[in-house]
Amino acid sequence: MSEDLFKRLVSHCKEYGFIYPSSEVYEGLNGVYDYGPMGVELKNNIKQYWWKAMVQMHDNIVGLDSAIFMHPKIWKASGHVDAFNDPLVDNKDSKKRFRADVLIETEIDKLIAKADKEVDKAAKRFGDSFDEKMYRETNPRVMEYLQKAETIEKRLAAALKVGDMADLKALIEELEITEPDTGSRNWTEVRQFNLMFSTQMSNTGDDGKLYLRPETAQGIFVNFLNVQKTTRQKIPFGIAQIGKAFRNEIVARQFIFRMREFEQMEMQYFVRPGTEMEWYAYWKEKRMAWHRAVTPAEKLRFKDHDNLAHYANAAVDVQFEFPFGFKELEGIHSRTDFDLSSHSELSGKKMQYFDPELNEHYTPYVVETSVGCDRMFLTVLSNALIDETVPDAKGEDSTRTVLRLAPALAPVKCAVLPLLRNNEELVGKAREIYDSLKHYFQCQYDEKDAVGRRYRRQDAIGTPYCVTIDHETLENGTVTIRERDSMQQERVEIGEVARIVGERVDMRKIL
RNA sequence: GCGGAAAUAGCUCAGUGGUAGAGCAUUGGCUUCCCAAGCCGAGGGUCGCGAGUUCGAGUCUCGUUUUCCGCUCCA
Repeated sequence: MSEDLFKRLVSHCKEYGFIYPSSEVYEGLNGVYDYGPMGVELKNNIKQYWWKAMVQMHDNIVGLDSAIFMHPKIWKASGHVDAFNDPLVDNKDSKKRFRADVLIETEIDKLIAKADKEVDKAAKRFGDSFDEKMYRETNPRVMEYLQKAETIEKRLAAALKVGDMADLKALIEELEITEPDTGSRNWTEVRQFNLMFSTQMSNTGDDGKLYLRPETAQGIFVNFLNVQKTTRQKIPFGIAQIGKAFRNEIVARQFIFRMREFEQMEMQYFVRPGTEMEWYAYWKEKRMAWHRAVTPAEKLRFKDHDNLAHYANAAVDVQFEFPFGFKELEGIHSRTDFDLSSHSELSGKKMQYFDPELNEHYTPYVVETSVGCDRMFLTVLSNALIDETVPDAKGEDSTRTVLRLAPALAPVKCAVLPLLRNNEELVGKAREIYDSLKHYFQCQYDEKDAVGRRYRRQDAIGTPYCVTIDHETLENGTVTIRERDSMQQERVEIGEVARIVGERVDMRKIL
């Protein structure tokens, strides 16, 4: 059922102008998508919802739009140059893929475990008189295990440092590493995967190698002092940014869930060291509330990270139940002072804050919230798309496809429909109302086909309100407003429409 | 990247070697009709791309690209 829903969603997106595959006339481009006319409206509304919730609603959070191109040393300092490189190897028999370094490390761990076992056995044998340190340094078998482990470890580190994939393969062969499940030793060559895209700034030769940013966060960190000083912020304060990031994923799949070019909505919150866990808890709650305002609570959950990234001392994902299962939608990370310290070290510039209350300098700790904009888009759409059964004109069952978007997020807020197309008075009045309403919000005018069909068309793109101009309008200056979800109509004065619809589609409803 | 499946009109799909189809959508008109699919017309596809087999390929074979599923990866 979910898989069907997912297929429905993808074709609905294409059919109604939300999302198209990139470069479709050239057979497409793997893992890249374009947002169509409806898609860009919805996406902009999502961004606005986030921006208002973060920047407008917090005195101490300010915005930033840093460049995609950044000094290459930034990615050295952030750890991306080292950590975003994975040596991978496939097992030809089991068809499974492994990280070569992890396989070798597992082998090292086994050797150390063997040594420990020897020590344990000896400890039992000798009882109280056992001198573990002495035993470890003299017992030939223990020494052999440990020495071998150390040799491999050194060779692994050296190979990783210079990117010697052939030696990693050689190690796997020499150690006779087997595939854990099948015992197969039939490995492919080890290949290097760099998750960062690179380009060059100089237009001659290959000097000036640059990376396309794999996350927006670093633009915030390197501007930390600029922003703090020019906006007179006091800790704690935050910097928010929405922007594109690029990752050369090994596999980019599941529609817009994992793309090679994607958009992040990130906020870095700078706090006094030692208070980061309080703020981490604060933002966990705050961000979950933001999601719950537009997404049913039962489809959202927290998932703590089992393995923390190199920069973090606590990390949790907000997961959403996508049609293909619970997956990460937002990450909330306590990043410590890793980034600021690292930039400070590599750049030689102090990146500290003087705290007037404590009367001392320190490098702030950072709590990060990072939502995938495209994932939020997918979340919103998967929640909204519904096929429901409603009575038709004869009172019989018919189905309608409706996007039950939060009105504030809907691409089109209001459609203006003359009841009949071939009545000049109705059409003229409808045009007049449309021309007035379009100053307030995104509107559509439609006169083609029966009005019922036009309602359904608007339902399919999630338009929350349809204003219909009928014969009564010409008599007393009232129109009907038809609500998308209930399909109920109310009759109001023409002059009231902008106010009534405006109030209902206002972002304040979900903030 | 490996394995499996798929690719025909904007969407969903039919078409088993002999002149490319349907429904919906789009568009022009009729219908005066407040919750889609009433009537008459129109437009739109070198069947993902490239080779091969064949008198002849949407259909068979190979390659390739893209998509979905599994493995893997995911800051």
